[in-house]
Amino acid sequence: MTYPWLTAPASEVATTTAGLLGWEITAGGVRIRLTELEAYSGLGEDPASHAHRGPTGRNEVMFGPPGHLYAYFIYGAHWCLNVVLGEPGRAAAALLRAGQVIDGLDTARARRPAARNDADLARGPAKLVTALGLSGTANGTSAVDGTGPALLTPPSRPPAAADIASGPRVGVASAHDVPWRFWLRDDPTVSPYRRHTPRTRR
DNA sequence: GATGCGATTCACT
DNA sequence: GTGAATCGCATCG
Repeated sequence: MTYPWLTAPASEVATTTAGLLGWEITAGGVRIRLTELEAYSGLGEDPASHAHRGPTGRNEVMFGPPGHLYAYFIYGAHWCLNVVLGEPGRAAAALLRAGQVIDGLDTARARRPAARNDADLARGPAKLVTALGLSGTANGTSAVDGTGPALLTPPSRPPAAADIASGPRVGVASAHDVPWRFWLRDDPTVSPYRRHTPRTRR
């Protein structure tokens, strides 16, 4: 299976990321339509990216072939998922921030007992991963050839250009001026914007 | 080898 | 609105 965005260069990660809005990801019996994504680059280009300082054991997948999944563990409690973009050797990825559950609703509800309503099932990066039943075992697997636990598929109806909004990324400690967050305007499953909040105490 | 904090979420006030 | 939970990695010694 091949898609145009698989061959897009890493330098166009923002455009490529926006183009993934409305795509659907299926895993663990749940299908989710992506409504919110963020672009991340690497190697001196993007201080907010895990790949900014070069390859490490954790982020090496970002430097690998596009279409694979980069899963990382954050705050000692949550998994977040990226789709790797751009040519191998360059770090680029799209963070899956939120989506709308369109299939396997009962399964998703069972995995997300804290969700108050269906719009909250995947409204946030770690929530989305939980709803799909994924975790770190998905790291490094392909999301486009069916060999991994998750599969990305094209939108049944691509979103209109006028419905795509962009702005600063959520929760990042730097690069507040880079509008690399993309979401579908007025969609209830898009997570609320939050500035990075420095931790107090300990 | 030790320390500090992060691309977050949830429970509680 | 605020604070806790909790693991791995980057950084420093």
